[in-house]
Amino acid sequence: MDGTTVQRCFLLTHSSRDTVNRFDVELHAINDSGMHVHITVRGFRPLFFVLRSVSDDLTAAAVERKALPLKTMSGADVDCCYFRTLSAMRNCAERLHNAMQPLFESDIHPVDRYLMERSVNGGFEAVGPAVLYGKTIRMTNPRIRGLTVQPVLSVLSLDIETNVSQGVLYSIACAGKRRVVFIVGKSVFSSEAVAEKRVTFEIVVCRDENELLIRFLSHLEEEDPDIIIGWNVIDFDMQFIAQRCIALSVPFAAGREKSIASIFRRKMKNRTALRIDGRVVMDVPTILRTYHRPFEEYSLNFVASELLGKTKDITVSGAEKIAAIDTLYANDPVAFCHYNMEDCLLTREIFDITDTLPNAIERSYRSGHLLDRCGGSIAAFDYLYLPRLHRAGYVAPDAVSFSHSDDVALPGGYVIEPHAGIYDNVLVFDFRSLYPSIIMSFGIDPLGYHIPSDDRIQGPAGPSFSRKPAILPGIIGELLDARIQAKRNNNPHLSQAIKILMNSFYGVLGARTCRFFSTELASTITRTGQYILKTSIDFIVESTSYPVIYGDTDSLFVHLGPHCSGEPQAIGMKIAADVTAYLGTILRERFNADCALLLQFETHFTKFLIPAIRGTSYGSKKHYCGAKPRGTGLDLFFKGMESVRSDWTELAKEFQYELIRRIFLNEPLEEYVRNTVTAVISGCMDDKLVYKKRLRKRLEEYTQGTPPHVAAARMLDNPPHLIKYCQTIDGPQPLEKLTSRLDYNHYIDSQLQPIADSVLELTSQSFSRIVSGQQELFGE
DNA sequence: TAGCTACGCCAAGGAGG
DNA sequence: CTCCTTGGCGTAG
Repeated sequence: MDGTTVQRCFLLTHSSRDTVNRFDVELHAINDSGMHVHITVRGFRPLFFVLRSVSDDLTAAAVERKALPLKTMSGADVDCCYFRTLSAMRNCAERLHNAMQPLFESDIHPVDRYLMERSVNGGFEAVGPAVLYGKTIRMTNPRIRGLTVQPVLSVLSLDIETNVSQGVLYSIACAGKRRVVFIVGKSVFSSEAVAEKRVTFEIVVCRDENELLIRFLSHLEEEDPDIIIGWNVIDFDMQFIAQRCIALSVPFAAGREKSIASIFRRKMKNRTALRIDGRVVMDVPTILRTYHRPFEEYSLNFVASELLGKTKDITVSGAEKIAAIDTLYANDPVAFCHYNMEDCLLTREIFDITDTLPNAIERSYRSGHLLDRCGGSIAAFDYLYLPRLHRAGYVAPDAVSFSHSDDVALPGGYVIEPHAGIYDNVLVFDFRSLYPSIIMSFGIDPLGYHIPSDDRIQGPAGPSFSRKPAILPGIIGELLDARIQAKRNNNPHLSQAIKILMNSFYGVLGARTCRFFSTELASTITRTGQYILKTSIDFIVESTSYPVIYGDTDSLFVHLGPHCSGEPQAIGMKIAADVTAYLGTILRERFNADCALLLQFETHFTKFLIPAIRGTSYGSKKHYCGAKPRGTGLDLFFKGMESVRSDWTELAKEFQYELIRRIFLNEPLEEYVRNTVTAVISGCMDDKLVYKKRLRKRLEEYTQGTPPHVAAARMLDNPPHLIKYCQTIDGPQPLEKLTSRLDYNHYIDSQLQPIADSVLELTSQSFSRIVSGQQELFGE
């Protein structure tokens, strides 16, 4: 290959080594013909400091270069931000430190910054001399530019089964181009048994664990996946494999070019971090938790049944599951292999059906993170903001979280005090990306806040912001445009990625660990939001005479009443347009600001209900139910109420749904309530009486009292993250060790009665009156 | 490999009757 | 025994 070869690449992983005198970076990427590209860059660390802010050209960075004149955001001159030698940098760091000045980019990893600048606009292009090593191109002295390209990535799904008590691997299942189960210590695979089970994968029987690991690793090398996925694949599968590799002195060579995977415990959270050169490891439940709609449980079984309507062969959990696996391994190894492969395939199906990979690629393009990075809002903000700040000639401060005490309260969104009741014809409105559009409209910006200037926007919340240079409003403007474009191009993944990114900006400015944290900036955004919402309410009430019955942060609920004149849809469209226009005028006249706010007409509920706070007649904030007609019945949409809470029993949820459905349709309630009580007492609802609640701390950290789910968890040897328990006459008991009789009175008093009363309150009925006369049923 | 606040409910446990 | 505060969880936005 000659020096003009152009590779279009998508970044997979990078690794870097810092030593005293040298700084090496390796980029692992996939080009658009699916070929693995390995780019090695070696140099002195200061070179990278020069490179980042000034040049797009890696090799050119080594040549003559002039420093940008830089100031800190508060205006102080900074005299040495570029360094030719390491000692010069150290000197400078020390002087800045002593002078209490922030150090230029001191806590941003140079590689991250470099990669960010290249990946914001998608992928990158590597140009330079290249040598082919087998399937790998190694580029030396590459030049790299940003580029938009989306190559095909190969995915391998991985799952292991272990004997937990002995801490050994039973088997490793891999589903990629080939489907293989490596199983140890079993040689009873008669061809009849295999044929009978209609095996659609290969079974490799290994003599011992040692052989199993080696054959698995060589399979991995042969398969050469770009991405490895699994269910808890890092915390469980990879960590376990790593342990066995250490125990048996097998190098854990899972990376490209046989590089050794490194695995370590993360400091703060009790989680495992993993790096495999040239590959990305994506844990499917972690990604679903972070970026998709939430699930009540993150067990493979639960999510598979929700998304795919499928369940695994073994559906029990905890000790029973382990016992079932052990039995299967001992008695029916072919079925055991089936079971293991099924985990791989279900995981892969979930990965595909949720569009996890396209989502991750779009996210990565926009946030500057690698494909497998979840969260990281502060880092993503840095990636977007810092380069622009430097180009403007300014230097950001370090994060100094210790100087911000936790007790300084930041205001949040405004929530209207609602009246409990049942309403006809309610229109729902919300502001499109309220906080981002506030930032844009009022020029809210860390730099614009700090630097002095005469041309400023003074918003309703107090602080003023220089119109230029202002960076954040510009970033949001670009993202809003990109999102509109993405929608036009039918790219929901990109649109979603941009939305998440934009919405994280407010949170970042309010995060004490962020270098741009500022109570003034964060509270300006929320207080302006409150102003916008209240101004809009006043306008609607005055200009339409329809009451605004509820609203939360960026939403408004307008009550038309049973006999509204005109089409609700048309009224909704008009109100949305009128409010948007009105705000445009207000912002221009009062603040001399360009309005980016947009009120959208969201939906029309024919029926709407706001429940009362328990034991009162006040309306409950963040709790409501709206209904739309469907066929002869109604579709109900619950927010915040027990029906949508995972810690209420199925009994309570169904009960609430049915009660409200009947209220909306003017159907009688009494008999249904009485029948439900009777059914509970008769025992035929027992399978709907299970509570589910998560342990959010380690079991021993519950020192202040013992909540029921903790009491239940303490009865188990190895309690799962999600505790399922029932209330019995002997107190809470976990599902796994349910021995006592269920306490039906508890369920009637704590699950049925409160739900019934918060609704019946609205119709002047009460649970106890309806079920009185049934007292004898309540036991002695 | 560190986004935010507002809100409601249950059960436990302490204060006081 | 009742009344009240707090811890814990899940939720809306």
